[in-house]
Formats: sequence, C-alpha cells, structure tokens
Amino acid sequence: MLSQSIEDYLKIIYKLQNGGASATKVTTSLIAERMEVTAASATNMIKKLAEMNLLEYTPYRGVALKTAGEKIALETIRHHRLIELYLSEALGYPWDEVDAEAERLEHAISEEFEERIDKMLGYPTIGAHGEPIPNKDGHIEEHTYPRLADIDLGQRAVIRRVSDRNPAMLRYMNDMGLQLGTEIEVREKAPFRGPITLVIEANNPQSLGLEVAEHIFVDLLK
Amino acid sequence: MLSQSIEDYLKIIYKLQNGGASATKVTTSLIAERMEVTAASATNMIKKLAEMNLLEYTPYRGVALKTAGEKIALETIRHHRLIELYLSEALGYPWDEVDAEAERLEHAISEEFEERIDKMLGYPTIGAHGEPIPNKDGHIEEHTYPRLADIDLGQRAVIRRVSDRNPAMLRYMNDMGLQLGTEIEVREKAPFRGPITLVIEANNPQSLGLEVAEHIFVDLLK
DNA sequence: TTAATAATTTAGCCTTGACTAAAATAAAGT
DNA sequence: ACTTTATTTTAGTCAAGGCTAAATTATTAA
Repeated sequence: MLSQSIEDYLKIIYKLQNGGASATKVTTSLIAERMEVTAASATNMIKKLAEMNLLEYTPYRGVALKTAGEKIALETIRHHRLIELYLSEALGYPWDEVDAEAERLEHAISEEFEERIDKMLGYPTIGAHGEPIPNKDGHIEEHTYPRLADIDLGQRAVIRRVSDRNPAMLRYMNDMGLQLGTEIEVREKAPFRGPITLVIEANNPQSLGLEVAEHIFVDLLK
Repeated sequence: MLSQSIEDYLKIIYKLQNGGASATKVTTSLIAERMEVTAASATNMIKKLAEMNLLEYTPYRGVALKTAGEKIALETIRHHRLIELYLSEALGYPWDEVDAEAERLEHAISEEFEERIDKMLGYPTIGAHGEPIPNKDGHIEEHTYPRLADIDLGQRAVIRRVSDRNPAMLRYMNDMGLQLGTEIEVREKAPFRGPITLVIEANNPQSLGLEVAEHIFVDLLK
C-alpha cells in the first residue's frame, strides 16, 4: 500500500504537469508550495519517488512523471473527484466543502467503495467543479475552456468549470448565482484589470472582479 | 487532531473494558493482541496515553480509561458504527464487509459528514450488527443478550446482535439465513459442545456449530 | 517458600516524513 | 564575464509508532 503522502505528491505533480501552461517545468519549489512543505522536504520525497521509478528526476532541473507514477496519480484523482461528486449529489454538500472532505477520504476508500459510488452516480465523467473524472484505465478527457476573464464584450457563454482551490471564492460564486451550466453574457469590461459586468441568466447585470473571472471557465455560445 | 493509532487504541481498550466479562482487567497483552502489535509497542502507547491523561495506568497491572479517553473512544465507535450502517443501507454493502471499510473511514470523516449520514439514516441507535450506536454526547445504551449457544431446547428467539469480528463467519451466518430480526427455534443440542439444530423462520431444521452459536445474541420469545 | 514460567517493561533500533541551517548550483543583472 | 540573488540539495534532527532482545516483575507449581 502506498502512503497518503506519496499519493498526494503524485497527484500534485500530475496537476502541475498537465494543468497550467503546458511548457512549464515542474520544479521542487512548485511542488513544495502546493504540498505546503519546505523545499528540502520536497527534495527528499522526490528522490524517494525517483527511486521507486514513479518519476524522472534531474537534480536542479525538475521532475516528470513516469507511466507508473501517472497511473497512481490518476487513480488518486479519480477517487478524489468521484468522492466530491458523491458528497455533492448524495449527501447534499455545497461545492466549497467537498474538496476538503474528499482530500482525506480519497486515501481511505477501497476499490469496492469506488465502484459502488461510481455506479450510484451513473458512471459520471464530469466532477463537482466541472473537472474531468479519469476512468478506471486512467484515461482522462482533458478539455481546455477559455477563462471568463478573457472573453469578448457582448459574448454569451455557459459556465463549464471552476477552480476548486479557494473555498471562499466558490462560496462567493455560488452567492452570485454562478454555477456549472449557468448562462452569462459579458456587458462591460473595466480597464486596468477592473471588474467585468455580467448578465447572469437574464437577471440584472452584476459586477464581478477579474480575479474571480480568471477562475471560471466557459463554453462560448453562438 | 488525534492520530489514527491513538483512536484505535482507545476504541479497543473501551471494548475490552465494557465488552466481555465485566471484572476482567484490561492488560497490555490483551490490548496488544487486539491491536495486532507486540506487547512492547502496546506498553509504549499505553504510557503515552497515560501521559495524555486519557487513561490510568498501573505498570504490570493494566489500564482503565479516564473520562477524556472514554469520550474519544465513544466518538470513534460512533463514527465506526454510523459508517457501517451507512455502507450497508445506502451503498448496499454486505454485513461482512462493512467493518473493514469503516475501520479506515472512521478516522477520515469530519463532524459534518457524521451529521449528514446520521440524519440520512434517521438518527439510528442500532448498528449493522445490532450494536448500540453512542449518541453525540457519548451516551450508549449497552444491552446484554443471551447467546444462542446458551438458550434452552425448544426455546424460540429473535436474533438481535452478532459479533462482527469474523467476516467469514458473518458470511456463513448470512448464507444460513441468519440475520438481525430472524426468528429461530432450538430443536436439538448435541452433547460435548456439538452442534445445535435450528428451525430458521419456519424452514427445515438446520445444524449450526456451537462456535457460531456463541457469536449470535438473541431475545427470547414467549 | 522457592523455583519455573508467563507477562510486562526497558533499552535500543528502524522507517516515514517532516524540519532548519549550511552548502551547492543555476539564473539574472550589470 | 563576473557577481549577486534565487533555487535546490545536503546534512543533521525530530516525533510517531512500530520492532527485537534483554531485564524485570507476577503468577503458578512443586
């Protein structure tokens, strides 16, 4: 059995590798920051993971997951996202709370538990914040959506995914009426990284800070 | 936050203290056996728990939980039994599998999770194997039932509780048609710790080993 | 009541995964 | 190209919670 810590490192390395700007190298300090440990601790674990043949490590240069490491990362992510969706659908959790709960549960459930909730949820492919859920073979359908912050004036769009990193921000979005599937239209864009004015589901226009709009991803309409 | 290990020790000490013959002293070796660690490891942990004021420890003589330790034990047991029942009721787990799954989950869930499943289950007081579920204040309704192995010939009875310690035995009981609420009648009792012959829910009589009958607890009828 | 046996504790060691401080390497600026 | 700065690694610690082997204390039997 792999430790919780190992699973978390692999998961975070996977996300760093496949998440942001694709050409970004996955460095020790990035990993350390996301794991909330010191760089020295991260170096230690990286060496261990390299030793276990789960990733490739070039000292001072960064890491890249090998097939075995990626497989474990995807299993962990699958657990996480299935649990999040289950908490949300079956137990009525609000979307800002599912991440923290899933973070602990993902390391504790069995394959049987995974299968049972997967079935109960109807074999979903999209998670509680719009993330793709890897299937059992580790296949994941990565989809790249434009950020709400970047779309043109007058454009209409549907919210397809949100960043799950900041619970307070998720709560705020929810209070604004912004959920997965919500239709919006961009009415104004203030200069100097100022707020965007949105029409949300044909209601009165509301103003939204750019910081938030950068964490919302949409499908363009028309 | 208390470690998983501490919670497990306290839980097991509670069960040893309040489980079997009441006058039995809770010794290091008993604890070590149930925790599946060496006696030396158990001694270490016992000293630590005593240091934390969770139990009273008289070297070479055994331990007794203090109020704080008992409170933690009961919270852990509550988590365990609620999860077991949830797995059984909401996810369709068979009763021989719930213990192993709950064993890991009990340390990973939040108070919020506990409350949500408690509510979903309708604030139950009896668990998946008939065990009492402590309430949030740590109150537990311990009930002592006679063992099926000990009841008289010709007696009718209803199964109220089973030991959850041996999954294979639970599976066997299930295959025999023995569940919580099942009505049985004792038809024969072979001598020299031989098998009992039972009529189960008015079906054809079946023979049941005494070993199994010692792990089934019943309410007498008539 | 003393000797043998069983249970318990002590002492010392191991692994995991953190940490700090110091050393080494890479990147950036002039 | 050389110096300054930032990043990364190395070296040495620490706490948890296991382990074995040896020493101690209780219990049982003679």
